[in-house]
Amino acid sequence: MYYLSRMSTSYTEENYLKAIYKLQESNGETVATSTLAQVMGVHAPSVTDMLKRMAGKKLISYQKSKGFKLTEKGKQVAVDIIRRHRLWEVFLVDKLGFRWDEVHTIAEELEHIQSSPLVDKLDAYLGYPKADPHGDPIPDANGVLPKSRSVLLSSLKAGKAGKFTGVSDHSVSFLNYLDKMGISLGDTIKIKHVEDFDKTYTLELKGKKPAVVSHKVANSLLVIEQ
Amino acid sequence: MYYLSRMSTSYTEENYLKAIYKLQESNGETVATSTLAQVMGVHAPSVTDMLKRMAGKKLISYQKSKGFKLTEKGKQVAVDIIRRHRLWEVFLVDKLGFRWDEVHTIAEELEHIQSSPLVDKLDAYLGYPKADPHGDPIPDANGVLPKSRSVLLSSLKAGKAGKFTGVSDHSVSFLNYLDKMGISLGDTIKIKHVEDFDKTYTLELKGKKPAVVSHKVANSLLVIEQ
DNA sequence: ATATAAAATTAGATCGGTCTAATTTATTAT
DNA sequence: ATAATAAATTAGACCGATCTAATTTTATAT
Repeated sequence: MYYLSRMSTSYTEENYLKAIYKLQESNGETVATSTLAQVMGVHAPSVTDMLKRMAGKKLISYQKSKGFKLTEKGKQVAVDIIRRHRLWEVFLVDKLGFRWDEVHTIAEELEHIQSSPLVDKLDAYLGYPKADPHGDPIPDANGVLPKSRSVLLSSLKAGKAGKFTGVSDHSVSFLNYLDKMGISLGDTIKIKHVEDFDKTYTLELKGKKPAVVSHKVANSLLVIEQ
Repeated sequence: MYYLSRMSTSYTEENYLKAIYKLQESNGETVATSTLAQVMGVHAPSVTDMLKRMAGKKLISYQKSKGFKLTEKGKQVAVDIIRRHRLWEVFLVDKLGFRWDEVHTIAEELEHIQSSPLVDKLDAYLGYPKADPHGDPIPDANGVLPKSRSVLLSSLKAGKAGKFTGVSDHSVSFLNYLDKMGISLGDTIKIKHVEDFDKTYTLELKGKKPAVVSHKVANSLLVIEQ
């Protein structure tokens, strides 16, 4: 009789896994040491060390000087942490009354609490939410992440409209800007005009007066065309 | 212009502080290295090392080979952690539906989440509870711990009655035993008889049939005489 | 009051996670 | 195709938290 070494992941490993997962999602399959070092806020040799440890735990597959990617096991852990992060964000906003720009750092800590029953009960308590307060989809208990049908507002032609379902820029300053402009998740946004000269967008928001925003903003809003 | 070095406490330090606080509460003012080593589940030299670090941060006052105790600052941190621990326990039981015997280990992790607004909002959300699910009092936001008027059931004479307000034994097995016996927080318990021979207690529980329990049990129940 | 036992501390090592400096490997430009 | 540049790794060190083994300090018993 033997154990299939449980060997649970450390706080730090979990943060690496999450970062690698997000990099793989956006920048293609394999990730570079330097990129990861940058997003983790550490120096390259620290990453190399950590990669070796994680490769030993079969969380990533790693070929010296050739980049690396998550194994299935690593992906599972990463998705689970993302699930917890987003569920806690919902809790902080819906139940405790935090604003959507305040919850990220607190959830960064809460996501590491080790207890499956806790996560499952939290999920149920929140009513099995499909998305976090920024519109990011929440993986289900089996690690299945519903794929989003939303696109960047900037990809829509003038005259088209979409329902605002999420942001691609999660910075506090951008979230505050949206609050100030009165643009909220769920709003229907119609593109009245795109200025050819500087790509400025004039938007129509139902029941609000038209807003003029930069291309950068239109490029940070996720919508479902309607 | 200079900073008053913020130097926040580590996860491990917080656990030491909590343990020292509890030892000081029950075993008088100064604590011994060996005692602390035992409750922390580490060996004595580890404690000595940690004491030096914490003394450097002015969290404890420490005289080599003479025992040690918390400074005011150390006491503040300890009480704050106890506050968080107990608030999270209330959340886990009242909101998520955990049983009172399941919440301790999860709260041991949650108590270290660093965010005062989080704790304050949680407190408000829970309705400013005065006690955790085991009847332990919750310090308020200023670190004031309401002193309890409760006594051990075993200190009451036969014929007297008390309201069951807390336990002095927090073990899962004892909590399960109470569940099995149908003894719950808030119950009024009357001592019908104390057997001289073996100190067995016969208890009357309102609306339930009499229960016979050992002295050990009577010595683990906290009541307010009425 | 001194020997013995118990408690506490020091010395030296390990582990995870990080660093800097030096070196090796891979990529790019001419 | 080779030199120059960029990226990655190795080597060696540090810090916090722990360990074991050895030593010192304090308490206890006769």
